[in-house]
Amino acid sequence: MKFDGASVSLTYRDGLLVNAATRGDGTTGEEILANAKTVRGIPYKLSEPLPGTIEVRGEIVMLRSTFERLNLERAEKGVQVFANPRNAAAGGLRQKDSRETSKRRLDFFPYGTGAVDLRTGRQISATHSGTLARLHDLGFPRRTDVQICLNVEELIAYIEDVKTRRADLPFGIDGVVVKIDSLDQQEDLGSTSHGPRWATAYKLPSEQAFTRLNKVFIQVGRTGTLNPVADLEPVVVGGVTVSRATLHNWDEVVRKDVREGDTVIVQRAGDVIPQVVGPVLEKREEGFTVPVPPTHCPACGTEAVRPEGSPFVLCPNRACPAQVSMKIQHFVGRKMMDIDGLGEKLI
DNA sequence: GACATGCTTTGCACTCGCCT
DNA sequence: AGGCGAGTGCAAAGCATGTC
Repeated sequence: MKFDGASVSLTYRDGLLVNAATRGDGTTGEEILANAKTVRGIPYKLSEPLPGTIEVRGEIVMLRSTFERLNLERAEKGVQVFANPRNAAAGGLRQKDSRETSKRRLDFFPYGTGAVDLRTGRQISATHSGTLARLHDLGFPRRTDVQICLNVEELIAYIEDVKTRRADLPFGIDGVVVKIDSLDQQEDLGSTSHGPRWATAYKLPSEQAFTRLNKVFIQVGRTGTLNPVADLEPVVVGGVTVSRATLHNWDEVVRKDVREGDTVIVQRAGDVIPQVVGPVLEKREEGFTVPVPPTHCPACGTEAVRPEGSPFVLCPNRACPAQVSMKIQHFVGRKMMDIDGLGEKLI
């Protein structure tokens, strides 16, 4: 099962926990060692002093029962309640004071190993299922939700079973991860830039809600694209309030056939990104406005252009204040602090 | 000191155009 | 056809800063 929580990476050296980090984009993340030590299921010391280093990856989650109990306590204290367990867990990990993290009563479930440099061998097991079993021996929680499927039929049956049990599980999940069990075969298959070829996620259907599309407004991207964004009547979907969703480009607007005033179906793709699925045509009334691509940039007033065959409408003004602002936000926000290059990129 | 506001960090989806 | 990388975007929580 694919837990709905925060991914973390734990590094053990000679059996002792020496580093813990959020996963970030895969290469960077926040260092959270002190907080990780307060999480149930993360042993400070492995049951065997494995020589060398081993990276254990897993998910930190807040159980539904914990989430409900904490929110009751917070409501009684008059403190703002958490929106959902996932964000409560992620926020808990970023606490400056690890005593606050410990109060969140978070749980850790391992899903595999990363970099392994054991002087005794290359990996702790030749299979994924063996790795999880070995991690349990070393002091991590047992993954009782994992199942080995010998063929596609068994896999489909397992997914159907998970679907029926989803609401009764003690933790939130957003799908099922299907992995090749043999680590040798995993290595043979390798990875693409988007992820490994030996694993894929089967996403369970996202929770959907109905709301009104008030307006389609234009947002100026950092490259000058004038993007349509849906301004929605705020609606709670999957524990968060959604009020905006990108419509990507003007071909998408046409494809989805949405109009200002429509009642639309909204979901959170991957339980994260707000997405307009489409309009409820039965509720459409005459006079609802069809969004049209902008003729001028809403930020600087320059005449907009649409390259032949492109779904994007562009503001050609490189000095457009909205573009400059977005560029600065992007480069600073993503920590691309190459100041020399920044000037060039901004021109 | 309390509260409001805005920024930062995080995780992830999706589309498009180019490349192999 | 599928891989790849760039570009774009959203919400929540934490935290820093400003205001009263």
